Amino acid sequence: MENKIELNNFDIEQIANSGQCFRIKRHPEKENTWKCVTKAHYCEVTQVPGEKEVVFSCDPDDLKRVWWKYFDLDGNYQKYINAVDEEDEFLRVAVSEGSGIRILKQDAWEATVSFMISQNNNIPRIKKTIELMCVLYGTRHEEEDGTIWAEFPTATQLCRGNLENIGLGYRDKYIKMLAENVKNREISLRWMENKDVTDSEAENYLKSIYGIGPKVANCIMLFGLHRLDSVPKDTWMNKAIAEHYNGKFPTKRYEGFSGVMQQYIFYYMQQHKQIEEEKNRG
DNA sequence: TGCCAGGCTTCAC
DNA sequence: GTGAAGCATGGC
Repeated sequence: MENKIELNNFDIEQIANSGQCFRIKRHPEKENTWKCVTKAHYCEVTQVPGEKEVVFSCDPDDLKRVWWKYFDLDGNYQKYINAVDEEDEFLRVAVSEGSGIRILKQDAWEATVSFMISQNNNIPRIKKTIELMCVLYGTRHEEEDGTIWAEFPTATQLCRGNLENIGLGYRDKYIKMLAENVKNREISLRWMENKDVTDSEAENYLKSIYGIGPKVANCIMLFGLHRLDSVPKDTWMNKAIAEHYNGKFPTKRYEGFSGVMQQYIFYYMQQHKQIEEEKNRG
C-alpha cells in the first residue's frame, strides 16, 4: 500500500537534517527514501529533492491518523514564511534555504529523553546513542518486507535496562531518574498537552525536572508538545542572535510561531557550519 | 590532539 | 540573581 501526494513547503531531507528529530534516517538502499518511526508506527518517505511529490509507504489510514499529524501537514507554513520581516535579510535567506522544514509533532516522552541526551552533545553522537537505546530496550517490529525497526523505549523499559556504557555520559543519571519518576507517576508529561496549560506553566514544570534547564524545556515544548512559540536557545541560536539581532530575537513580531522562525535559523546555521568545515578540509 | 557539542547542576558570592 | 567550575565522551 502506498500514498502519493503533492505537498508545498515539505522537504523530507531538510526535516531530517533540521536537528529537531534524531530518528529519521536515510534508507541505505532505496534512493531518496527516509525511514521514519513514531510511537508504534513505521513509514518510509520518498521524495526527489526539490519535487513536491511525496510517497508514504504506510497504508492510507495510517497516513491520515498518524503521519499527517506527525509531519504537521495541516500547518500553513507559507503563512509563516510570508510573515518574515522584509528588512531582515538574514532571516529571509535562512527561510529560503529551509522552506521545506516543518515542526514535527513528536511523542512528548521521546522528545523529553532525546533532548535531555542532546545537552552539551553533538548531533551524530545523539543519534547514535538514541538508536542504541531503541535497539537495546525498545519493542522490536518486523515489516512484511523484512525491515526490522524498534520503538522508542518506554519508561518501564528504560528502568529495566542498563543505561551505563551506552554513550549517555554524565546524563545517564538524569535519564534514570526521569524514567523512574515517570514509571512511578511522580512525573507526568501528558497533562501539558492540554491547551489550557500555558507555555510558562509547562516550561516551569519541565525545568523542575532534574537534568532539564531552559533550553531543553523549550525543545520539549516545541518538538514534543507543538507549542510553536517556544524558542530553544542553544550555542548556535545564541551565536545567530548575537550576530544578527543585537542579542535579542524579535519573538514578539512572530508571536504564536516564533519557534518556527527559530528552526529556520538553526537549520541555516547547521548547513553553513558544514559548508565552512568542508571548505576548511579543502 | 585539543576543542567542541541543540547545557545543566552545583556552589560561591 | 549572576558567574564560573565541573561534567562524560565521541566527532572532527
